Amino acid sequence: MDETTSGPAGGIRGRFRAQVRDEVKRTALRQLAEGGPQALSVNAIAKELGVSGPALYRYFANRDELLTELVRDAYHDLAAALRAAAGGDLAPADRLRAVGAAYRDWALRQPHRYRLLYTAPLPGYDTHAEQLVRAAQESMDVVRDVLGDLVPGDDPLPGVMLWSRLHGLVDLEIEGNFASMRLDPALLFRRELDASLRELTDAARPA
Amino acid sequence: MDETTSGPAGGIRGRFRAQVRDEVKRTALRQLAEGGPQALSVNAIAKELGVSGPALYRYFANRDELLTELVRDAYHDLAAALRAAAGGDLAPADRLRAVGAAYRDWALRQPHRYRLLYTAPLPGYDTHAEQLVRAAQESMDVVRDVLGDLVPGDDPLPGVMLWSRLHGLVDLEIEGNFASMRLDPALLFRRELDASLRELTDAARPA
DNA sequence: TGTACATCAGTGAACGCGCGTTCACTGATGTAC
DNA sequence: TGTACATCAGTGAACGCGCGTTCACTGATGTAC
Repeated sequence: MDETTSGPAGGIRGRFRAQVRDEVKRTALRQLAEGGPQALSVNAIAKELGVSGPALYRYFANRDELLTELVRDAYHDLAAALRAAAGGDLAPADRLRAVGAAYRDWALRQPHRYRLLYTAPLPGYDTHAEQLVRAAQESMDVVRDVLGDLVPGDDPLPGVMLWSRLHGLVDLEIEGNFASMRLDPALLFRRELDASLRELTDAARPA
Repeated sequence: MDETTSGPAGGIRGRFRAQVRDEVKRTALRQLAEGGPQALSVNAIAKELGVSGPALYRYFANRDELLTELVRDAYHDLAAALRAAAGGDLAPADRLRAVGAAYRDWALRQPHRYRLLYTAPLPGYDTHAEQLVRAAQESMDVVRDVLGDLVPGDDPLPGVMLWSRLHGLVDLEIEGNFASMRLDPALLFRRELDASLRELTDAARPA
């Protein structure tokens, strides 16, 4: 059907295709990391790969398809990081702390990817296509699961509110707002996690 | 000294200059509102004003200066909105609620300006120049003052954490993340304000 | 094992567009005598 | 009140750049007989 995206899946050529696609994505990410949010340029990527611009159209239908893949990959990667952090043999509260820390670490290590998830990268690009919303849900599910051990019932709101708090802190930290105010982001993050945990456990057993 | 920015302050020509500068800024904001974050284009603004591109260089030294003015204006405008909300004759808790609501309202009414404040608008543009940090502090001061009536001491952290929580919610709402998850942003915001208030007053008088 | 063929990666030229910014210049307009 | 002059708004051409994308084409490479 779609010759640019599928092509021969197996075989020598198929493996080659997959390899090049990967290389393109890695280069794109590096350029995003260095050049800011709107540094995603087909031609610039091709240049760095030592190849003419149009060559990349063998591997991606257009720029938006490449961007969508980057976003989807980032969502999956974040979810995997959170799952890994939640996987240890920990008490529920500590597990939540671990997930929170993993969330922040992931974002700090690659702010350009975090921005890819939560900030509209290009004019006219739809960050909320179904497949992306589904990918985003993955991370929320991890948070929901961990919270399930702390709070009875299945109210989705505590999970969303915790997520929103983490996002607020991480976003402000990434954009340098705490630095310009001479505040310690790590301290803020720790305090916020403590406060949220206290709030959740207090609500769980109303004295 | 700087001919493009100052020029004759008073007199007929001075007034004319100020008027045009204002018109340019209004047009820039409208285009930002319609065209997304990176729709700030000197040429596009000139076109809409029925004037050639270079004409605008009589009024702004370059694009970055225009952008800086927009950011500074936005900071001041937000701070004014918060001050207005805090000005009424209210109990401290209600005053904080009013300020929180004003913060959200301001952002929802003009998301493009909110993004101007908290999201790097252009590659290479420094959002944390001294004058902008100072302008940003204005809003923080309002929050700090209102919190001063609720919490004893002058720990800056409660203010920052509250701000971060509001920002998290507002940012996610603006970018459409709650909509795509079918969540009610207003409800989330109310709950978060309530939770924060409870936390603050509990900390104030430790049982 | 060798040959013919279909497939596919990559090229270079081109299109049309928009960008920020400079420059030399024209014409109007406020101002000083 | 009238005239000369300095000031300044705005123009159009130009520079150099980068962008996404198309198109016709070349050459290599895997594959089928």
